[in-house]
Amino acid sequence: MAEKKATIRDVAKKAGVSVASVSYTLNGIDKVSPETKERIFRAIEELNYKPSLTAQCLSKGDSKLIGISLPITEKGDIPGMLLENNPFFGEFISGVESVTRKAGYDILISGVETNEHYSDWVMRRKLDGIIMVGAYPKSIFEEIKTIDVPIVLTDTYEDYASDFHRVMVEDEKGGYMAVKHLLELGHRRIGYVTGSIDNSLVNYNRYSGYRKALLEAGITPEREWFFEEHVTFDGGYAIAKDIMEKQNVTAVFVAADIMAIGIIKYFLERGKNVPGDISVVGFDDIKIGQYMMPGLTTIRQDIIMKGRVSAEMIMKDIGLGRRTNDSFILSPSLVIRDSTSAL
Amino acid sequence: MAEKKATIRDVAKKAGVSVASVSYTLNGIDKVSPETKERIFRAIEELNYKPSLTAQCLSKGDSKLIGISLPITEKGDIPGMLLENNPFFGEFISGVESVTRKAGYDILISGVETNEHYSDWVMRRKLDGIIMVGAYPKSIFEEIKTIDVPIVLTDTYEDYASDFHRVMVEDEKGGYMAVKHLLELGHRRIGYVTGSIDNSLVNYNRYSGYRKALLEAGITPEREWFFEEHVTFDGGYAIAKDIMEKQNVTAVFVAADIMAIGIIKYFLERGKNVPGDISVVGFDDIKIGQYMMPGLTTIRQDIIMKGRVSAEMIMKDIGLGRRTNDSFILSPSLVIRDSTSAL
DNA sequence: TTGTAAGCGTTATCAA
DNA sequence: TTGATAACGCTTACAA
Repeated sequence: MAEKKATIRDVAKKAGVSVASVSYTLNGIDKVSPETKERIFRAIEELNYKPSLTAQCLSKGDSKLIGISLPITEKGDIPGMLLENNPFFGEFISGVESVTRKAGYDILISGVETNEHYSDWVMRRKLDGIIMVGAYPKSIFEEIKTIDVPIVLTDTYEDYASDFHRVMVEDEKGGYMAVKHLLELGHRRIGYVTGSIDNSLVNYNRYSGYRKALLEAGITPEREWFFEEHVTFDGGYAIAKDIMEKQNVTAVFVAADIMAIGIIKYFLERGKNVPGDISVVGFDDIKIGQYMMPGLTTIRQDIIMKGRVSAEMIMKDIGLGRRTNDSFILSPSLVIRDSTSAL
Repeated sequence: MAEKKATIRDVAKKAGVSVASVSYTLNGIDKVSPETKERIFRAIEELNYKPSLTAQCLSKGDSKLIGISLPITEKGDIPGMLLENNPFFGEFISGVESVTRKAGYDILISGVETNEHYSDWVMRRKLDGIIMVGAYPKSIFEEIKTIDVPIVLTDTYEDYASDFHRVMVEDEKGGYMAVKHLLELGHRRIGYVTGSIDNSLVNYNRYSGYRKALLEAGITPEREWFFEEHVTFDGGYAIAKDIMEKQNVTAVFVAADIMAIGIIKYFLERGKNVPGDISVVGFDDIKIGQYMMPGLTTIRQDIIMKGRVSAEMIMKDIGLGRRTNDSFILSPSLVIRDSTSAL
């Protein structure tokens, strides 16, 4: 059935005009007379002609493709697994997509395995823009910087990030708000649960906010109040055992909702009560935080917005034809649901 | 900084050979002498040359791109929203990705807005394969069939689907197992909660299983036991009001986990107990079913596997250079957690 | 207003 | 074993 796909030349021939005229009409370049246009449109119709994006891209030197790269933290992680393990990424992508699709761009998702591999991918696909979520080794940016393509970094505090667009949330403030809330409820021994704090300034800044709030209240955070694990449900679930056994905190601020949910599950499963036995504040406000019982009290960042803004920055650069570097800082907000209560 | 990207011609010149030789060596076509190869590799290294995928695709007539299309059920839905609203899709994509990436393919996600728009997209991007999730209007397949590209349909019972690869789960059996479980727990008035049953044979088949189990137990399903709503958390949450008010079922089988979670939330929020006041069985076994309390009893389908198999079918056809049509039917299994109990 | 033809960066055919 | 060169399907000077 597969009748050979019609090309621009077929259209030109059928309409009895040159390929240039066809190209012009298709691209809205006003050089073609109405009658010719008419004929061309008819030919296009009859042949069911669709311009080849591949050819257009080769000719124009772009790709109509935006890459989103997710941080591959563990050896052996694949981007799909992140998508699977933390709803944060799906929501972010959703935000990006809502603006790129309108502009006629498709989205490609990738992890960063090795620097080599990544910049290869970007160059070979001739991506029109890339959005990087999370932190990466510095060397990757050296590599990337040499490629002439718009770049947005989200949640990247490292100083070299100032060469690129950045979108982030006030993490320190978020941490501060979370702990302030707990403090107001009368908690004093408050834990901090996080992913690696060494590799992530995001986690570190949330920690700073935590620490600041505590110090302001005249409390010195103790070493045993600090818990570090993978940023997954399972990570939270695992560390909850420690928390429960040590029994030295009455509340925890958790750097990611998905971990917070793991912690709550562990406590609930063992007959404990949340917030009765422990108050939990998360960070992110991923959707499922509202799905569960108790509803998760959390520091909300507008994830969808983060995606949208990132995409818009890329679109702006594409329009301009050069890289710029704006910053967009979102404000976090405290969403009080049911996982926290007075001591 | 952006030094002009090196092309195959630059490499050829630098190595003092023809472009053909470069292409041959790169593609492992054994026509080139070791010494020439040596020189070519050195030149590639020095110029940091990366072949352009766009050019390769134009020349070879493919794209190294696999499209995944999600069902746009509501007017105004965008694929991103689906990703956001039902984790099922994210998990499925994760499965697909794990096999395609190894084969050097990237994934493009799309919705199907209009038939026109969709086939345009497929043709213009020259996708090497497409995986369609869920049900679509018949006309789309007429359209798609004329494009010469491998296609996998997941969860499509419609008879025209037999022209394509299919992967599905035994939905009727799943429904049967769910209700059987409830019956064994002593429930008799058992509801069925579902998305549209008219547009989805999946939902219909799950209903058949429901009905069959009931009839076998000598029970005739009543009209008021049937609840239809959007397949989202909010849909479940909304319909739960009806269920609670009517009070004529002691248990429900819900055609999708995400809805089941909405129902449970509604009950719990109003001081009811699950499974005490109502037993709930879902379908899918999305991850978050285990995150919540009570853990969701559900009919498990291996979503990741579904994605993997779909991808493998596409890869097979690509290898063969033609469309074939296999079927892969997964078996569902009952996962008993804590949302069901004896009456 | 229309047409010709030279790219864009590969692959692959055909000679040499 | 190598090298020209014509595709692939489009855009866009440049000419007419």
